[in-house]
Amino acid sequence: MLLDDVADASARVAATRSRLAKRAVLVDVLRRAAADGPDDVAIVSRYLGGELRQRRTGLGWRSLTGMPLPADAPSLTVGEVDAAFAHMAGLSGSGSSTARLEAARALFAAATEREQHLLRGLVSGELRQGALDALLLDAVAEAAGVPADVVRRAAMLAGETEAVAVAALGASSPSAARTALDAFTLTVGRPVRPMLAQSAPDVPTAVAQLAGTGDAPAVPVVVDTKLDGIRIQVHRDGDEVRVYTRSLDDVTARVPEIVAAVRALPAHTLVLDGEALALDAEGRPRPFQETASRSATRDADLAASATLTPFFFDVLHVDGHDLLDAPLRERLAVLDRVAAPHVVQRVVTSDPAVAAGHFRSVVAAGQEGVVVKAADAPYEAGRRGAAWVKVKPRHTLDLVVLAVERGSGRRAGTLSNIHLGARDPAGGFVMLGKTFKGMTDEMLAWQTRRFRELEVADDGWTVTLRPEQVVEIAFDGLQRSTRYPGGLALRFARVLRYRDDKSAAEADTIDTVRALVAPT
DNA sequence: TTCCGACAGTGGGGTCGCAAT
DNA sequence: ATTGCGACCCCACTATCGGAA
Repeated sequence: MLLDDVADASARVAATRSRLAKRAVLVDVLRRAAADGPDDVAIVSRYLGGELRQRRTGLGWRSLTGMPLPADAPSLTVGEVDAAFAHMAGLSGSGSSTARLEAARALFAAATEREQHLLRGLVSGELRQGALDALLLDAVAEAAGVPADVVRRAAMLAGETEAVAVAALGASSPSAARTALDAFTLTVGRPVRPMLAQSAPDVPTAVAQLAGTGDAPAVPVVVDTKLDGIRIQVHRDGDEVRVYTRSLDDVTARVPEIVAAVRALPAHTLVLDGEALALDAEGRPRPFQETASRSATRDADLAASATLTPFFFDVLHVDGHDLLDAPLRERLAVLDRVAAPHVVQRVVTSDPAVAAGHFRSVVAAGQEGVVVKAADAPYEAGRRGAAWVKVKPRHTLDLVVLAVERGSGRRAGTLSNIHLGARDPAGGFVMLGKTFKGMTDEMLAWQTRRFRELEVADDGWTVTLRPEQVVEIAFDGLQRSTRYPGGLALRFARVLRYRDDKSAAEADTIDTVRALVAPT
């Protein structure tokens, strides 16, 4: 199949907002790829889902500036394109950047304008066609003539879409496709997509939001402690242990202490879901930045400077028994039996006051919050279902908008991303970060007008403002920063509302912000 | 007919490793 | 030694479509 066929399909997908129409386009091109064989299905399904097959190519958005002019006529096959990226991904060592850029230039020179557009989207990870993995799975289902939930479940258990698309579209009939898809089962050593949580502002709301608890009053819910670390999925088969991140990256080699901890558990085969984080001598959590540093490094000396401790909150398999479809309360009974020293603290209660009390006590202990879970829910791999709802404390500040950046994509033409400053009692403002979150379209339109009134300079990307507009900001906490002059940055800042009832002179001060930093 | 679940998009700060400067 | 880039940890929130109710 030609890359041009994929580029054409992507453009047509982007051109409509109807998901059904997008799906129809995807179905058509998937069927044509299937006629060209499984290799083309593998590549085309990846590209339609917005990804390259190579996880890391060494190319990014920046590298793609200054590519050659497009070719007049299409000639590239998807197989040639995949081979070109595989070559680039394999380059390493001195001179590799130059060689990689050369290879990219050769590829782009052979690509037409719409093919170049597709390639840029794939390399940058921003295809912006309004369809990614989920819609692609629907299209695979329709193209293969099987129910969408069968394809979805296969993809969740496979931890990826490509192999599922190849299996479904390589089958000679819908019933053969179904058989091929049913062969994707939980396999020890192959990661599944992790179950995700919705969020709620407080514990009572979270309980009310919970699905699967029925409408009877006083149904017990599970209230798990939410730890501020990195998500881990650990597979054990005898002495063989593998550790995967939330995006299913294999990080086994970086976390020997987790491997050792799981090897010591009383089970032969295991699949566990949990969180790993750095603790201090008293067992209190260290700041997330330390956990991130420890888990990202491959340097042995750096790794020795801190230890990650695993805590598990779910078990998907133990000694030949799959537990995905078992209710949470049964999975937890098994978890407590096989992972006792490394289980997340929880309470199970039907009393909202007890649930709220647990939230307060874990936050006081320095933890991130809680996850409220329906006790009868299965493990829904890959879903952000209403069976798990997280609750974290929220802080707010009244800050001043110092500048604003132009938006892109659907925010093109608006002033979007605002720079946030706290008042300095000595004069001026101290920038603490930026945010684009929490804005409605109406707010975007309003602020685009408002900030033009306050404009003092415009470099074509960032508009500098007179510091007059006050905005109420919610955030999760403060972190150390080398980027900002106050040495502090807001974590997960989002706009709650603009405050026209306050002047900049009444905004919160940097001293107030510093007082929020927990003593270490 | 209205409601709501799921999805895609729009970016945020920080960390590391690596190659180029 | 420093800098810039790419990759990947953590992530909140809104708009939209289309099936469910």
